[in-house]
Order: sequence, then C-alpha cells, then structure tokens
Amino acid sequence: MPYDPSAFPPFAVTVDLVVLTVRRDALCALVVRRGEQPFQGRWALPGGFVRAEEDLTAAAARELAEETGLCVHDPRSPAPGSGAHLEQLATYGDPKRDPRMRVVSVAHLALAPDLPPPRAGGDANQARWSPVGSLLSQQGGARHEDQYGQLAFDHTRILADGVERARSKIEYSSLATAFCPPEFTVGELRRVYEAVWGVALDPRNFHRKVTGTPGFLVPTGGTTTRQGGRPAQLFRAGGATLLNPPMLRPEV
Amino acid sequence: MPYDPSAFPPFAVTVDLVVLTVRRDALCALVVRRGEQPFQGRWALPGGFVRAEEDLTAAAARELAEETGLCVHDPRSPAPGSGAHLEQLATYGDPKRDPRMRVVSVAHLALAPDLPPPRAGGDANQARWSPVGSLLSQQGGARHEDQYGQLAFDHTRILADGVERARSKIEYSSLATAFCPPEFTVGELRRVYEAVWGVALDPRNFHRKVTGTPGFLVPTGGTTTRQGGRPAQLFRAGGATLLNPPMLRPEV
DNA sequence: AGTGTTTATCGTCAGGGAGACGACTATGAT
DNA sequence: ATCATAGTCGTCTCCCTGACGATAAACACT
Repeated sequence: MPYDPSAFPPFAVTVDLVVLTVRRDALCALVVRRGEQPFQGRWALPGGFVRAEEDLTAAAARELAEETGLCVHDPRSPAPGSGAHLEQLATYGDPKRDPRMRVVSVAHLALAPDLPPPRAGGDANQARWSPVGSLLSQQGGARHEDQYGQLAFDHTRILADGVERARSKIEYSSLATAFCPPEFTVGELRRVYEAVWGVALDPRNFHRKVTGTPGFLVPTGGTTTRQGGRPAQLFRAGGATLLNPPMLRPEV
Repeated sequence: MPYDPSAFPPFAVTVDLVVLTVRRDALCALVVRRGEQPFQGRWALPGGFVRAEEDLTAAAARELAEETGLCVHDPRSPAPGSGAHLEQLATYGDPKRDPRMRVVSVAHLALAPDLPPPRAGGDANQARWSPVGSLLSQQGGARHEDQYGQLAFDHTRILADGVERARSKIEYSSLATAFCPPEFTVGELRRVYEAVWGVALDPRNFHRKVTGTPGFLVPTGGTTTRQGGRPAQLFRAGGATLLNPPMLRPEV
C-alpha cells in the first residue's frame, strides 16, 4: 500500500553515547573533539547517524565499537570478556537542539571497565576520558587551560542524565560490576561505588553486604594483592542482576 | 550554513502513549481502534506524528489532550486539577516495526486518575480502557468475543515496558497519587498499589508507612465515607516526590 | 628480623523499619 | 439491635544497617 510521504515531516535520527568508566577513583566519560561545524573544536559525546536499515541498539553498539573497540555484553551470557553494558537512556528532540536541521537523538548509556586511552575513530579527530565532575561543573567558558568549555549541543544535559541513571541503577542492580574487570575484589567493587557516588563507604559493612547477597558474587578461588595489603579474594559477577534489598546510598 | 540532506537517511518520528489508570481495582490502559491500514481494526496505543517544529514532550502532551482531554501536571506546581503525570518511556526504532516506512516512535508514559469513558479523537474511530492483564496475555488471535487479538505494531512490548515502569516507579516515588483524584483516602491509595502490583497489602502497615513518611501526604481536614465503613481522612499529595525508604513490593 | 602501613575480613552491638497481627472505632445495611 | 465494612492505633519480633573494635596477611622500610 502506497503511503504519502508528505504526510509527515522528515527527521534525522542519531545515537549519542554516554560511555562511563572508573579511572583512578574518578567517574569518567568518553568525549570526542568535534572536527566540524557547528561547535567545531568543542568536546562532545560520541555518536552518529542511524543508518537506513539499522536498529537503534545496533547503531549504538556500532558507535561504541568504533570509538572504544568494546563489544557489548550479551545479557543472556555471563560473557567474561571485555564486554560493556549498553542500554537506552533517553531521547532528545528539541527542535532547536541542532542548528542545522531537525535531529532526534536517541542517547544510550554504556558502562565499561577501565580501558587504555581511547583511540580516535569515525569523524572525531580526538577522544579522551574526562572526569564527569569537571564536565558537568563547567559554568560556560573555558576555565582551565585544558578545558574547552561546555559540551556541544545539549550533551551536558544528556551526560547529566546518564550519570544520574548510573548512580541510581547501581543501587538496586549488579551493574557496578560492569565497571570492573572480569575478576575483581570486594575492595575494587567498593571503590567503584565510591567513585560513582562520590562518597566513602565502610569497607566492613560493604563487604558484609555484597558477600551476603546470594548470587551477586561468585568466588573464583584466586586471590590478588594488586591493591596492596593483605591478599584479597577474587570474584566474578554472579547471575543475580537485581540487588534486593538495595545497596543504600548515604545521604548527600 | 547549508547541509547536505543526502548525508543521512530520513525518518518519520512519532509519539506513542501508554496511558494508564486504575478502574474498578484493575490497572487499565487506553487503546484506540485503528481506522486504516496497516492493522486496520486492531487495537493500538494512541499516538501520532511529531510536527516539524514540535518538541517531543509537547507532541506527547498534545496527543494526550486529544485522546483524553487531560492536561499535563506541571511538576513545578501542586496543581490540584485533573492533571496527569507524563514522562518519556523509551524509543522504539526497529527498521521493520512499521511495514510502510522507517518510523521511530518515542513512547511516553502517562498516569491518570479514573476518567469517564474516553471520547474518540484524531484518526481513531474508537477508544476505550482495557485491563492491561488481558492486553498483555493475548497469545495471538482473538480469544474472547470482545477482544481483537494482540495490539498493533510492537505496542504490546511498549505497553509491557510502560507497565513495568509504573510498577517499579511507585515503589520509590509518590507517583501512585497520580492515579488518584485530587483528594483521596489512604485506603484508596492502597487500592492503587494493589491494582498496579496485583498483590494484597496489609491495610495497617500501609497506613503506618504512608502517614509516617514526612511530606508524602497532607491531610485536608475533610473526611469521606464513599468507600463505605468508617469515615476516612482525606489527603492531598504532599511535596515529597521521592519515597525514602521505598515502599516494598511483596515477593511475586 | 622487626616495625609500621595498608588492605582484607570477621565480630559485636544498638537502632530503625517492616511483616504479622490484635484491638478498637465509626459508619451504613439488614 | 446486629452485622459487615473500612479505618486507625498498638505491639512484638526479626532483619538489616550503621558504627566500630579486632585480627590477618601482605609489603616497605630500617
């Protein structure tokens, strides 16, 4: 059945990525330097157009692989490799968000373990990890020598939404393990929570909570001293994806 | 600055609405009968194209008003009127989800108090409230005289996502009050939770929880016996939007 | 070798919230 | 008058959490 294409206005659809990791005890996001107008030279979230026959999730996974080399964790398999967690975040479609044309951006959130410095890919001529604290506290205008002001477009808002999603989701799910290497210690997992939430947690109570929740962590039998101090047990993420009762985020 | 429109494929962008209410102790969704191909005669979620210069949220609010006459609650004012809660749900963009063309649908979730039977609006020739249980349990094909099989497009999936969002969100927010009239009793609020979750809650513990959470409920001074039995205090929703600690949903 | 530092792990204790449930109250219906 | 219905207040116990003491096992010094 034919359909009148003039019955609806055409849109461009993109995916933008909020890729988060924990580096040196700080929550960091992947940003790329824009090589073209508008916002040329400014930092932005990685992203790109969705292709004509491509699913939204597939487009996000493709962009993620182009920018970081990461594959996406298949939720159905306990893939131990260097996979990342990927989920849809929200969609941003203000008519004026891109001065060139009407663009609707389907933002996705990706959580990755600490990675080597990113390689530039796609149309970005530069890419790096930046602490979300400095990205979100930009009041406008460059304030440090190494900064380039606020993110392009509405990406500050998108990043803030992604960070908030990550902060709340590790409360009641096992998602924090997505920031960890395949095998990790309780202390390393605790430092993830501390970096994402920006608070200090009691090591003893944290240990009791995570080891006492059935299915959350499974011991691999090995130990490590890579954090110094007494050897710590190594764990892998267990099958449980929901944390009940949740991990409680301390007040402010 | 000119931009090459051939650099990206054109998409149609729509908003679809999951409008939920509680009627006769059952969680119900608004569905409309399709008047044209494809899926002519089947039930579907209300929705429509986003206009050329229209924000996504504005488009959703416009569709909601067209289908139900409801205005959207402004989160900044404790509007006592017949407002509804509206929030973005998720975006669905499978290349094959609409056989006519490439359509990306930004689904929104609306929660409304019980309403008179809906009036038909827009291009829908019929509209009604259906219990979500029967809408989601359709295995394909009509099973009751009054049913018309599964929802059109991927709307069953969208509805399921919306219901799940509502179920989890009333745990930790005051959103359940969006299902209630401006003034309501503790028992009426409890029946909302029971309908949305499909469980029975202890009236005494529920009463202690909601009245003991500061800022959740504010007494209006009036009482009512519209539910029978002893007169019950009337409340309005308080300023608190987050419920901490959350209301606990009983196991299964 | 000994001492200090760091991190991991186990234990104890008090307080708060939730589930289970008894008791009482105030309406309308029969 | 009696009953059914719904609302409201209390009590008791259990479990989880937060606070924090104590011990264990590594490494870095001297």
